[in-house]
Amino acid sequence: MKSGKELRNLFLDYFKDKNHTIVKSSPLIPEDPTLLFTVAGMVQFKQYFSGINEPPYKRVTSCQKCLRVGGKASDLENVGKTIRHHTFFEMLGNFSFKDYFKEDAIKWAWEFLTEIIMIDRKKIQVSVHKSDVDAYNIWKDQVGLSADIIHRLGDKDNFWGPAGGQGACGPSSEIFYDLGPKFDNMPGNCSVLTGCNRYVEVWNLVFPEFDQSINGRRKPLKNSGIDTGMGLERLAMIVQGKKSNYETDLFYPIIEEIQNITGREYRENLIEMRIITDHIRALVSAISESIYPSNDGRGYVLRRLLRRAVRQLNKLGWEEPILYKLVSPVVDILGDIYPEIKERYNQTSIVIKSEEEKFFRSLKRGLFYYEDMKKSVLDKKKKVLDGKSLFILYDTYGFPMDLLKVIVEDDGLVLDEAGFEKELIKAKEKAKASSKFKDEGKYQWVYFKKGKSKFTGYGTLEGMTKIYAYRIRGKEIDIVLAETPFYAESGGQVGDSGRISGSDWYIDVRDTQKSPMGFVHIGKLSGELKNESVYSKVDTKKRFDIARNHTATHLLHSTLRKVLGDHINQEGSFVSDNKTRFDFSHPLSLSKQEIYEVERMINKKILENIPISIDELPIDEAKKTGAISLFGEKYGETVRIVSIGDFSKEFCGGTHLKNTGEIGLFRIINESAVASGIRRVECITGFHAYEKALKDEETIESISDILSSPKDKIEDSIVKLLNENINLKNLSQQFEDKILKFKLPDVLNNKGMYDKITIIPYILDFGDKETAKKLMDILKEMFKNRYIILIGNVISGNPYIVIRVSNDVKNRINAKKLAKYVSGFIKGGGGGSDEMAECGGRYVEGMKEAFDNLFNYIMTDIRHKQ
RNA sequence: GGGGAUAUAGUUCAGCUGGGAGAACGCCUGCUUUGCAAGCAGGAGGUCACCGGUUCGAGUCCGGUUAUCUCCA
Repeated sequence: MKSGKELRNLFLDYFKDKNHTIVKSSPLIPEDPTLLFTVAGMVQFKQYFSGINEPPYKRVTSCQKCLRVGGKASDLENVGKTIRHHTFFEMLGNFSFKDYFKEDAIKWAWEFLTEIIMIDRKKIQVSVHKSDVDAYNIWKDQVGLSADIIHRLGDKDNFWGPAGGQGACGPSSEIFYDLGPKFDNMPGNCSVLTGCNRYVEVWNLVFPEFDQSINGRRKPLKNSGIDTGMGLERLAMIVQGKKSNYETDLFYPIIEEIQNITGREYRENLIEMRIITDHIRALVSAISESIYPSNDGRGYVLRRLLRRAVRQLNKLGWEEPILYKLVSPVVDILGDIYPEIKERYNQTSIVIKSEEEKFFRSLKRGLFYYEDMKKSVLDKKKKVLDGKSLFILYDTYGFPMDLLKVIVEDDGLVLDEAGFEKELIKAKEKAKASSKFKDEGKYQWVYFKKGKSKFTGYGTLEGMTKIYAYRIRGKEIDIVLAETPFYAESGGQVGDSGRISGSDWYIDVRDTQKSPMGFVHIGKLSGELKNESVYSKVDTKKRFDIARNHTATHLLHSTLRKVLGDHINQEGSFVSDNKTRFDFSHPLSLSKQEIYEVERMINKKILENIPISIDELPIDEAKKTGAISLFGEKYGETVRIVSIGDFSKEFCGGTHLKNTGEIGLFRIINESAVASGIRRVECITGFHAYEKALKDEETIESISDILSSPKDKIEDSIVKLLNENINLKNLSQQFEDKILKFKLPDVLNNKGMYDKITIIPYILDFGDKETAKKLMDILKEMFKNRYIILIGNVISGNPYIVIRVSNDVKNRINAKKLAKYVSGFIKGGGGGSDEMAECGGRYVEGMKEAFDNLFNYIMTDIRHKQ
């Protein structure tokens, strides 16, 4: 029986024999901005079909990692329910650019299936597009299939693409395999035409002929050719004679591990285990490419996958992180062909485990809020948890509805599911209404000449050239030149700025980005653009600041490896003119000592003024030098190796200095965590580092001035000052207490009585609000009940009065009411509770006036006992 | 890209319609007991994320910024 691994190799070798070049799988994140993930083998070749770039080969074959989740091409909802849908799968394909066409594609597909892997030809049926006479005839006349198994279908079934809504598309021909009657899930109506389970679509041969623009219009494709895709998992199911993809050797080891860990049986928990198995493959593949779970974009898709998987484990009785234990079998299955999966094994496990922990935390929090809701429902003697509350739990706290349902029903309550749905739909519509996905494609390019621009900026920073194309995008302009010294953002290095000038117009370029057409300069146009020779010049100060940071980043990478160990892997970097950010895998935060050590070593290398050499080598040779390369970066046939003496050697397309001495000074300004197991350091160099040192110096200078203490003594001075401050505070408290005690007779002298209620108005002449409150507390303790106390004070020039009425008086006249009354005199406002109130205003003299009138007011306004 | 939520002591969180910044755990000191997550007493610890506004007065209300959580594209 052929293993998945063997099938991959047989396929690639077969097409290699047919003069195809084997191309490595491209990363799951495509260069194409219209796609969330790589969803098919042809994604990395799209540019060759549309003719934006010349294909380096006429025919290629690949085994491509694909992820179909989130976005338009999502199979997520089907996973687990069917025997053959996955979020992550591998697609085998052969491709032709302006080379062979339908005839060879069909004949080879047939030959591969029936003669190489020996599938029973009687079980094969095919479909073609109803307009595609050529394909029909090839199947019928050249392959020799009988007409009743060549189905002619419409656009829905046999027209493919374009991936991402624009680009190459065309009619297709699909090859189906008959699994036999026991897979029949549509008795009496089972055929290829009805989409019956029994006939599994194995291989789709696409004949790209059209180029579709974003508005749906189709032009003939510049480079028509062949684009085929066959799911490796489905092929394995057929060849290995299994009942589902999940029972092939591409999945089953994972299921076995789930059985081991959970002690549950696969056959009793089919759906749950299938979902877990599918999702863990997707998670491991994506995380190995440094796509981490997060709360938006691609990361969010991963988070959702992980949570779904954990939910299934939950159903199997697990309430602690165990998903990460399934990384190991995935590595066994996929690690050989995708080496990054093997290399990142540990890191992937750490990421999954910590993400699982996060989810459990989130669940706990959700439960906490649910308990509140439950209580309020029960308090009202009701049984229904309303839709709005449910939606809050789901939308705001991320609590999974299916789980909530179980819990709620256990508590004997009922869920208002219809209400929940209503809220959900409302929210979706709201999101859709304000989504602005339509902008792309709105602005049309104007072409002067077609072609891909050439980068000249390693050696030169200015030059004369021609314009290829431009487009006006609102207030900004995008422009592509024949040659450009501007570096476009890539490898973490930001794009160059500068100016492109014509005879009587110019563009201030603020950024440069890569695109399939070449480097796009983004900026503001002054004057009117003409089709003429232009002079382009890079902002050299910015360029050199960037180079300082980029070269420093390479020093940093090597130094981290030397100081912390070889496990350091670059997880991402950002190099701009004013700082550089470097993310790397490391389990712990860096200690102060480690940071100093790194900083010192780098500055030492700067002072050694090491020359930087750059070599261009063919990729195979470059690999032998042992230089560090990054996964996910696409390296061409030749690569640049940037070496700093023998201290650092990296694949890098960025711009660098000539000698390390030009960095000047290197400082680490921040160290933090990005995700668990991943640290980030931020650094500055050159003048930025100098200016920071200067600023720090000025701060210290100024502190030293303020303290009138020499710089080397300021710590002592501050500690002394703080201690003194504490002592003074205590002392002042003591004095306050003493003075208040001393004043007490005077205060009591002011008191009056009405209906056996002691009324004490008093205006303090020192202290603050707290002092007034303190005096009030003393009096309160003294009288216990039957009192009305008003203490006034002047707080930074404004009157303030605190009022307290004893519990047994507050029903007759309350503090709030008194506050309202006195605040009228002081031109302010006031309020509080019945027992205690405060007020403030702007007219200090008003306090005395208020207190003078107080007795009369109380006598008339107090409610008398009946 | 849009919606919702959160930000208060070392940690987890209270703080109602604006009016004295709190609890639990942890930490420190002392005592008691030497019994496994011990008891008692006392204490330290806060720029209530940041900026602005309303107000006599803002942790609380309004606007903005940042960070985190979450749902949807």
